[in-house]
Amino acid sequence: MTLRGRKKGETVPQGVVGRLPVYFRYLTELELAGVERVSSAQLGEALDFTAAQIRSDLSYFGSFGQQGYGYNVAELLDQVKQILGIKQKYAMVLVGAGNLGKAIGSYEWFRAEGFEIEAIFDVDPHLIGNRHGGCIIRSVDELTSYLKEHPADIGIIATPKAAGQSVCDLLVEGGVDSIWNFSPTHLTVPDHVLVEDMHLTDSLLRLVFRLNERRAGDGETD
Amino acid sequence: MTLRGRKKGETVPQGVVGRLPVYFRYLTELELAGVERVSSAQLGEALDFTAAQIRSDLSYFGSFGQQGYGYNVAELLDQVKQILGIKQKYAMVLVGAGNLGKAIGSYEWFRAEGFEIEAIFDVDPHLIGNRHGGCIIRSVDELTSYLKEHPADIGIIATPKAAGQSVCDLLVEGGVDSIWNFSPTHLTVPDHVLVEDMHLTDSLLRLVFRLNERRAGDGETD
DNA sequence: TAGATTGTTAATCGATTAACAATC
DNA sequence: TAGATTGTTAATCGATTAACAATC
Repeated sequence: MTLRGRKKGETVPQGVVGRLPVYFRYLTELELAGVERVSSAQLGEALDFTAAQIRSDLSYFGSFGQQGYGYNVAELLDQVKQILGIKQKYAMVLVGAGNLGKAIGSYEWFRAEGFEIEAIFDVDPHLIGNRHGGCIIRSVDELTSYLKEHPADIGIIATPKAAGQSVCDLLVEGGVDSIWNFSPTHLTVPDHVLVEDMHLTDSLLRLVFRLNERRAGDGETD
Repeated sequence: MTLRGRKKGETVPQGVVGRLPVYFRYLTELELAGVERVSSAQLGEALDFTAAQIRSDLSYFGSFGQQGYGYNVAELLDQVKQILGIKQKYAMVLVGAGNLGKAIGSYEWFRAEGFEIEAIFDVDPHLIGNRHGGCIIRSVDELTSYLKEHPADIGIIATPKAAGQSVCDLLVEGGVDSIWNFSPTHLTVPDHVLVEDMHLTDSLLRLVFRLNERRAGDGETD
């Protein structure tokens, strides 16, 4: 397996990491639809990437295609799963059982793919003790002691902005070093901790910016 | 106002657009905290960007700082709001009133910032007719006729994967040309339509990939 | 075989950064 | 004034693309 000169310890470029899940999603669709083979040109057409980019991305990890044929869908999907690390299970804890937290907690796809929410925490006494999707909602006060007994791979922060950083600190202190952050605030973490942000507001603002950019451009003659 | 050679009709680089909301969020925090001035170095430190990048980003839109002083927080925030287009109202329709749709529909920040969800649609007869956050949930069958009477700036798709594309088509047909897509599928749209994706699964998979990358790197001596 | 398509190289393109003159 | 910090340029860095030999 050629790794295109990638040395151990070198990280894969952000752009590539960003596109891998897109490939995964689409290959899953193709497999379900019973499609057997696909070319980089077809993938590119369907997903709005260039064929060269897709081949280049995949070649970071190996050679999965065949000249004159393209890629076998099932095989490539399997490889992409392997690359993403979907073939194992991940223990997650969710902090914040508001509307967004509940939506995350009831997303069936996670469980189906091996992402298991093992505990839910909140500060609201009205929520604590309630069941949600097989979990009892616990007090955030128990978070540290819980994590001592049940280490988690991923911590999900679905709290309001104000609580984001302090919850993050608790998670990190409890040994969680991958944070999935829905709280609309920038988290400060030690070097060894990963943060993946899911900022709804930022996303909407990007859309609105481009909307206005387009509207401004419409009237132009230049 | 120098626009750094930016010509009418030219679009702002994705990276810049991606960072503007981050600046907006942090400047809002600073203003609430009563901070009066801030330098690009301080912003960079707080948000994990380089100072040069922040100055470079802002200079796409004008000169908002002062040598030897930095930026006035309130003034810069005002400019960023202007740039993002937050100073006006936007009419939104939400399709999909499941857990995620409900979470989006009850997010208070939207209304506070002028993003008004004016109608909610679903296919589930059990949901249709229910109230949610001031809106009656309507049948998707009424979407087209509704949009004819009440044009919307932004369409939010919070349906399962299978319905994503067809709902998108209905929205586009109804004149909505900015789509905020939570449905885990790649949407195909005409050129004049903007799509901003909010793919939870993609985000989690990116985190997991980097988690594994780190774990693989840990054991290395090289 | 002829046609198709890969994996990879080299060229291009664009984004980030370092540095500094301008100046508050 | 002296110190600080901007806005911008030029240099660097990295990512994308076009092209093509290899080969199924």
